[in-house]
Amino acid sequence: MRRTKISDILKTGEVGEEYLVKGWVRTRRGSRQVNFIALNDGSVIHNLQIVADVEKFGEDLLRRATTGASLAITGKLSPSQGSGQKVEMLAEKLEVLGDCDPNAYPLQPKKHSLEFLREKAHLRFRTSTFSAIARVRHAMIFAVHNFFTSKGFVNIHTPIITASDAEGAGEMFQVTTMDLNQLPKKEDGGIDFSKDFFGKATNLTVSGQLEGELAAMGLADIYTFGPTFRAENSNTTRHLAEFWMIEPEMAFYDLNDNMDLAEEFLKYLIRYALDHCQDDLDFLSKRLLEEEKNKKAEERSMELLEKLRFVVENEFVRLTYTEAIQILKDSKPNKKKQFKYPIEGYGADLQSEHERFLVEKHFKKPVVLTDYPKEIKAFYMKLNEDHKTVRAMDVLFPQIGEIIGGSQREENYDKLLARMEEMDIPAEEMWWYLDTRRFGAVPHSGFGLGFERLMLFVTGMGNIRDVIPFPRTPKSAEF
RNA sequence: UCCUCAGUAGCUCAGUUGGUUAGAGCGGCGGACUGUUAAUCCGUAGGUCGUAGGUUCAAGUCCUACCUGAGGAGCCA
Repeated sequence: MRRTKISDILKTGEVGEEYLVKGWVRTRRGSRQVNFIALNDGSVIHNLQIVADVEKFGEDLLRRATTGASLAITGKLSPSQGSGQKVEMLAEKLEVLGDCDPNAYPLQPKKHSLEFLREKAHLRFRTSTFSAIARVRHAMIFAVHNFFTSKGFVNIHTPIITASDAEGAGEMFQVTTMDLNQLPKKEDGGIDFSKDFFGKATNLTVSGQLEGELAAMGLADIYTFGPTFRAENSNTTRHLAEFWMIEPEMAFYDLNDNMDLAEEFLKYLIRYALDHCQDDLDFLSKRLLEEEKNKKAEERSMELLEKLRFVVENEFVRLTYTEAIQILKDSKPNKKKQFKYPIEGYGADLQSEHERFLVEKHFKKPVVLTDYPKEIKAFYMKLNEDHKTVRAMDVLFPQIGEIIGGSQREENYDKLLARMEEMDIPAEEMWWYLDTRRFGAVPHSGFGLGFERLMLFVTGMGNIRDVIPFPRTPKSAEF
């Protein structure tokens, strides 16, 4: 008999029919006469209740069905006599595929802390929370490709190893095959990278944007979706050293087109989750309520599904940096000196507390901030007429802050070169990037979406290390 | 990297102003129980109190350093 997934049994299984299921034991309980085994196979958040007659299988066999053990069971589907589930399986045949020593197995049929499970990341796929997150994550990956495919975008694999250290997006991980104990030296004492694998110093990418721009200058609409590496010593709930980023880049888009796409994209993804991940989101919502039940009412977040619907149904607020500064300057917390960093006026970089005030207190919805002072933004952003601001946009979400950062790009060769010189970006090394501004340059725009930050929002989880299977953070690269 | 907090049984935590043999719940194991739902009831085993120093007659408790984890800040996605 072929194995049937529990998700299919719960969806289309027929009472009275016989099925073969395989999975892992979550709990076993029962009396001398009958045992109840909650079996989960990862296909869905729900368990299938297996009813096993003790006399039929013998205590010795059933005793092996401990939490974590894997089983194959053949049996008839039957309406459940108990109240926790509609159907259950009356076991006819029961085979233990893999035993699981209860004294050694770390997962117990009880609540574990997320910190504990993070240390058991090799086993946490077997928990309800992490299997739900993994399924939602997959749905979001699929939805990303779906969205862009439907719009005629072409997915581009940009390089993971890069020789460019001019992207300016943060500290980089070095890539080398040289023996670190015996580094080849140049005459001046510096390291001779010409002896290295690529004949020059190389790093892991911090962004696929620059290569993405090259592709957009021929294919018009492209996107990347790949791993991204930042060697920053960041220890927060929203930073990873290795994360996944989606970077669309569009020819002929100005900043407004860019914002429209970003908003449509985020809403599409969240609606996709609502439409396709109902069971998992229901579970994650309950998990969040449970976690926050000891918090004060004003510190609790909005119920998960309500929050997701709210974002889908409301327009994002769009305003310029200058307008935001004015709002912050006149705000109560600023006047009452409640900000740790008071807003004096134009030019200040916005701190987390300011972004949170705008999003969570003032507008109470996602905010898109545009036209930042050029001094606090990257070299490639298009300079405005005022020569003070650039056509940048940051999409700010409640709780997680910046979920998207993007801009219209500077397509004017002379202006771009001038900005690079001002910001000490080595233009010679970037000849290929500058070439796009020499040959048929067009206005274009793009943005980067941190995939795990999206996952934080959609799942309601509080720590980015819990929405990626194997998080890499400073001092932590286990598994 | 900076600031704050934490590290006691497999897990979650309690441990009073430093004072005798370190506790609970859950989990494990053994038993009871005619269908359970994180089952229930009875019993039982299990701890170099993060590591290394120091103060003291006496340290889980005080001090110092380090390690690990968490939260916040910065960097950003």
